[in-house]
Amino acid sequence: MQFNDMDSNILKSEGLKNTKHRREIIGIIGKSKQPISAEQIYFELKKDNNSINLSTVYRILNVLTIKKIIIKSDYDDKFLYEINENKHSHHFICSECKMMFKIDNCPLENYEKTIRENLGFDVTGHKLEIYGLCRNCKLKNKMEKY
Amino acid sequence: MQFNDMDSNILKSEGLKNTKHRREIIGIIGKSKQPISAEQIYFELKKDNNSINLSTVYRILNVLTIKKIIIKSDYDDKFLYEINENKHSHHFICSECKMMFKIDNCPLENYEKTIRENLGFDVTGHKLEIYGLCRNCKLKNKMEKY
DNA sequence: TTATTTGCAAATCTTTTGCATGAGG
DNA sequence: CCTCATGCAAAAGATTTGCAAATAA
Repeated sequence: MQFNDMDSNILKSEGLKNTKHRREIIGIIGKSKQPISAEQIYFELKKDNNSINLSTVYRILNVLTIKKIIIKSDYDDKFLYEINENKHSHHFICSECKMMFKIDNCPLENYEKTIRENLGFDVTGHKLEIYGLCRNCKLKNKMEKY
Repeated sequence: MQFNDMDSNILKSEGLKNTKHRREIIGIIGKSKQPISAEQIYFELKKDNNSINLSTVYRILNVLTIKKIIIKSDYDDKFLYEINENKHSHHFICSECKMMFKIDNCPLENYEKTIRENLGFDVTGHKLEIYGLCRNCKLKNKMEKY
């Protein structure tokens, strides 16, 4: 609820019509601590007794991605969506619990310069994901031994 | 042809039966300069008059991936496969021609230590792709202006 | 011989599309 | 009003699966 005013502004500023579904979807993605799939969003809406069609969810996710309000990334054989905070960041993905943790400072700023100079490539962006075990799963694994 | 002997050994050493299709598929992926999709492999085989079923291609790609003979990575909404050279490397992907260039030295070795120390995560691996314009496309773009 | 691999057809899963209806500015 | 958004059903594209027949060891 608290998000709706903000969300309407985002929509208006991008020339998108301010509809209930769009506000709701931005709200759900915003509240999610993890990047979230189209289907999860769909079920989240149903749970709150909001009827919506799955294809509408996809269509809304597509415009929001085009307008750079959200970021679409592929994870395994699905796409996941998260709010675009216009802040360069990457994810650490735990192999055990599949949680994604945002990592803010990026280790690649200098490296891009190297590539540009050595290979003559223009670097416009990159995608970095780091895998391993998060602290919780590490602890859990340790406990299970005893 | 020249690959077949080597490929048989790879299969044998992993306890996989040495079949024509498996040898052919390893050969095709090995000869490809780019990571290649299941469908491309399928057509490559058909082109050489080798009849095979697409589902067989998928099944073979799956065992080879499990046995770590090849590496499966997701690119857009498809999966691509390449030989696992057990050498840590990343790709630079040109936004224009979609070519993938292998980059061998990895800028992240030290960074993983930082994450381990700061966040208490065990890092087991990472995935890095760098996007931009390759030299060729850069030149082509420049030429088109005149 | 026997466990593994393959072909085929059909299923599945995610995402997209066409078209008629409904709602926002 | 009139354009844009939505619901519904159906399509599309990539990948997987069940089962019977073929093949490697």
